[in-house]
Amino acid sequence: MTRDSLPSLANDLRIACQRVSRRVRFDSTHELPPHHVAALGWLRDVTRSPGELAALEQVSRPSMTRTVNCLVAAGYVARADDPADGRRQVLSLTDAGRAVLRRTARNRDDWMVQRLSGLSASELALVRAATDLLDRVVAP
Amino acid sequence: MTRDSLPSLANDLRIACQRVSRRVRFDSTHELPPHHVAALGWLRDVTRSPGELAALEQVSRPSMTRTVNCLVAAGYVARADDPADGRRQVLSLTDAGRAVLRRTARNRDDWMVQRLSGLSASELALVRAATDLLDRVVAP
DNA sequence: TATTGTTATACTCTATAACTATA
DNA sequence: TATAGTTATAGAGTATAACAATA
Repeated sequence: MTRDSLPSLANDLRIACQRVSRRVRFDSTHELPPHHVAALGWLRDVTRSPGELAALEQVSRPSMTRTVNCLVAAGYVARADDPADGRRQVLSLTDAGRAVLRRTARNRDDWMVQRLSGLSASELALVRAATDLLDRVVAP
Repeated sequence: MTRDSLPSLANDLRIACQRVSRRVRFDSTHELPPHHVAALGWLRDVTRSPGELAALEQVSRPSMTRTVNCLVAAGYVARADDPADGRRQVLSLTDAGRAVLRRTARNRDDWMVQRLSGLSASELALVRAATDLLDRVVAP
């Protein structure tokens, strides 16, 4: 592994990761469209405003308004006025939202578990180490 | 690494891969929309019909017709009748298509190269091995 | 005057159904 | 009759511009 092969490694790694993402997306449930899942994910641990979600997902505020409307209508997200700032809204996950998020994650992982189950113990250890490393490398 | 931790590994690996995909998508150029790049990618080494591309990308044939029309109009893809089957078309990359694909890949990988450059030689070797393994695991 | 969120409007990508040409 | 590709049409997601309410 030399410095020179960095671009090649970067390319291969990107393709492998995109392939995983793609397959996971295709094979998981169609209960919710991907961008709805993404928006819900940002609300897993904290409350956020629609504007914050738009920034995090890098979409326009009108687009996020539409997405949030769907999620509120579906009962996955609760919307409240911010007592500290009359312009702002505070979005939070409902129990139903938490449940659908859990369901989606589980279905997504089923496919991956199936794929990984064919590996040997040493291969699994390798993937484990690489995953941790990758996590550190791409951390924001 | 025990069997029991497989679901946890699957989850972590999925998240890491999705994070990479996400960052790459945001940071890459907007010269071509993602699904155009994807379609071009399937033509990198072989010729294929529109129907094959639709199946590979898991979109409807009419959608792929539209995409192919754009790529042909842009000069990235050449379209010819299949001499062996009058219903079929044969699509292939043009030089311009190959160039735009190369350009896109380079821009996408810049970010990744930068991130990976902070790793040690042994860490890079680990990522290399895991990438190859992942490729095999997720292969269609 | 700046910011948060919404409404109005248009464009792109997608799908299903119906059509044409070929096998 | 079945298949490859197109056309017609509609639905969903996105963006920009203009607006309302609040800071």
